[in-house]
Amino acid sequence: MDGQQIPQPPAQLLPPQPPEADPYCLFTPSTQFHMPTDFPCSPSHFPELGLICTGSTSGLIDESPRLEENSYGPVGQVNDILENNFIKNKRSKYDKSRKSSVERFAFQTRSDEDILDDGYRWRKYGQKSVKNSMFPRSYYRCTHPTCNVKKQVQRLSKDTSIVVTTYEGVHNHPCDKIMQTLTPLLQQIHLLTTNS
DNA sequence: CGCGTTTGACCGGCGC
DNA sequence: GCGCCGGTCAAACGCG
Repeated sequence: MDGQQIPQPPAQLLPPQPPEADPYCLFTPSTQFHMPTDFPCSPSHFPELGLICTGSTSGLIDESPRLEENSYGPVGQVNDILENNFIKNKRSKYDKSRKSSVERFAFQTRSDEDILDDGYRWRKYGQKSVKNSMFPRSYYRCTHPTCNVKKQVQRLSKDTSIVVTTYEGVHNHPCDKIMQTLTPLLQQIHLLTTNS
């Protein structure tokens, strides 16, 4: 690995710390780190980012058995928290989104930065102020030509230090940042193998 | 000039 | 049917 640097965390991100107990917060210590480790844009691929509170419910928003245990879909739960529907104890209006076959999951991070570097390149295509939220919701699309993964980013009103990121879809290409690191290495390997 | 952001307009779904 | 709301579009703009 001479001369090759693994991506380092942005200096402004806070060091890991335990999530606060919150009856309306999805991300209790017991649910931490339940996100799918194979999810291509999961922050578990970037532990060096120093994300905290990265625990998340996760999975397909369709009829997966795990979600049947809960009448609220994971992304719906996050949206309900964002819109205070959870506190009103009413059935989530996002339940119907479970019909969608698009894989989605959400997680929250404690950070001063709204945009966390997850290794992929994103283009912002919209920003909306949303009901019951002090902060606007931003909409991003992956810039890769054949990839239509989207993400939404919104800061929590009830804890302004927390940013909620919702991913929709699965990347069909390698992570840009990883490829930046790997490509020179692969070229070196190619040279070595062709010269020997 | 290419790429990304901003922002108002537009559209569709949903509740009343 | 109407209004509200979230999501997307696209033109204008900024920046390197």
